[in-house]
Amino acid sequence: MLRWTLLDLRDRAELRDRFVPYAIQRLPAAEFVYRQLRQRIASLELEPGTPAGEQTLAEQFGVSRTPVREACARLAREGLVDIYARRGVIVAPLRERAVSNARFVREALELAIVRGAAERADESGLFALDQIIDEQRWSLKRNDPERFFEADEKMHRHLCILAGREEVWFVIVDAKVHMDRARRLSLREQGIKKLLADHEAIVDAIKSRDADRAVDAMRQHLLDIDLQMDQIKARYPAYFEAGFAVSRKAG
Amino acid sequence: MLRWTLLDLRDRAELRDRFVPYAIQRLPAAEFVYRQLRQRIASLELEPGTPAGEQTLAEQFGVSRTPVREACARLAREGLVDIYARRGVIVAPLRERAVSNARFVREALELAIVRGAAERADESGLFALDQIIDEQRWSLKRNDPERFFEADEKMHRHLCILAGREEVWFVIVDAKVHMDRARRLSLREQGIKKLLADHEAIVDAIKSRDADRAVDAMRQHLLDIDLQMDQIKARYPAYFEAGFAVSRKAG
DNA sequence: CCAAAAGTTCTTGCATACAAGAATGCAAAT
DNA sequence: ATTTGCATTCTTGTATGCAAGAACTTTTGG
Repeated sequence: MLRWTLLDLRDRAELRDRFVPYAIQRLPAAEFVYRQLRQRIASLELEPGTPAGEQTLAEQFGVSRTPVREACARLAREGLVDIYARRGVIVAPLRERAVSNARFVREALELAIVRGAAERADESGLFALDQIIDEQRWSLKRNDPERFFEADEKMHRHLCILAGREEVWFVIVDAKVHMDRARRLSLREQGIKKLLADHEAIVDAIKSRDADRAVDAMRQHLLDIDLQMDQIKARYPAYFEAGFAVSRKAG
Repeated sequence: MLRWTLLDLRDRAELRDRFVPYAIQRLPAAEFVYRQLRQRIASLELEPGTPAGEQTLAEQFGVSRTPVREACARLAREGLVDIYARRGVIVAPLRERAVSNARFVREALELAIVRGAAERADESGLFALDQIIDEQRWSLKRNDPERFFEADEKMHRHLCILAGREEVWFVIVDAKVHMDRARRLSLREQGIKKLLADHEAIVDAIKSRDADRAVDAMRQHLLDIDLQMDQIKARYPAYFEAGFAVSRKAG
């Protein structure tokens, strides 16, 4: 019997923990750099407007420019960084249009997903869903937003699994990033209590096998970010398009 | 006034015609190679199982391995090629699961799009839609499937524009590829007459501002490929997963 | 004759080197 | 003083060279 090793980057990397030096786990350098940058951008650890040339990044990560370049090209295609001639790679500002499009895509996909989940979920899957909600309650109690965000991701991903469409999660993730940054800002204002309540409503509907109610709850949940946008934009104008001054040597 | 040139690969490349030597238009080599390969794979010009190493491709395109590598990495992430150790880049077989997922994603997105189009389209947009349908009728009369496929893309893209969600088209495109190959095979069996009729039904509903009917028509249209899958798979088993023999020197 | 192990080779993954292009700053002219 | 042209320099885009790993082949031992 002949067999070959399939080098599918996504699956391979998906199995590994984050934040582990790639040399140990043999996570390809390009993938590692991509994930690091993406995570830092999504979490606003790297603020919009932050400049970073490929050479600089390569030195920071201790790799050559080749994998860095690959990572930056991906991020540029996703709209997370802008690449300007002679200025290098710059963390993209929040764009209202991109956030809105992301919400549109997520809504279309996740409404279909949540319907599928309500109709098809099995008992063990529902149990796991409860565990995830518990984790979120715990995060709220401990006031640990990062942990909450992780559990949030876990929940939405689990819904895909329940609907029998696990792979669709990757499409949602691609769209999600642009919303995530806005969400971090929103969080600073309204806290996570509302989000947890939304989640509980969704899960409750799914457990009742009430697909229509689950869909409504999900729609409500995703709509929230749109309602908050004006407030966020007014409060953090510097994070938005053209809101930050272009650094220029005084002359 | 300070201005910089934004090197957004997607937008930049989107503006340019295909099949023009990149050296003339300055389309980056990596992007050019990616588009060429993607187009050839989607159209089944490159059949599943076709082997192609990075070095070989580099020589064929007359560029170095670096841009080829970038293109192959993208294609691998999209599931259009598999990369095996010591065997190189191989055009991926059709995977029933991938086709099904693509249909799921497209359905979710395009139902939302077509609803938006029916609700929001302006008169000039509807006129353009009619023109596209005419082009499809013409392609049917001339029995020109390639031209029909182009007009098909144009129509679905135009629906995104009518709905005020042009950028969502790129998400649909990413999902679409996996369906396209199956569709080519389906086309060999049933021709394009049915597809045109579907399109006419969709457009008619939109022009009548009947969102619900437009959604139903679109759902019917996208469902078609799922119904055809069994037939296609039975007729072209060699194109599907594990259906093609792994080439091996006789020994 | 079969099985296992070691050597061979081919392919990808990364590092380094080179080339081209665009914004910047300065200078000069109007 | 403002504008225009040119030289500079910093950045990305591509090419090439090197190393590691896995499948294939051969050899060796039973």
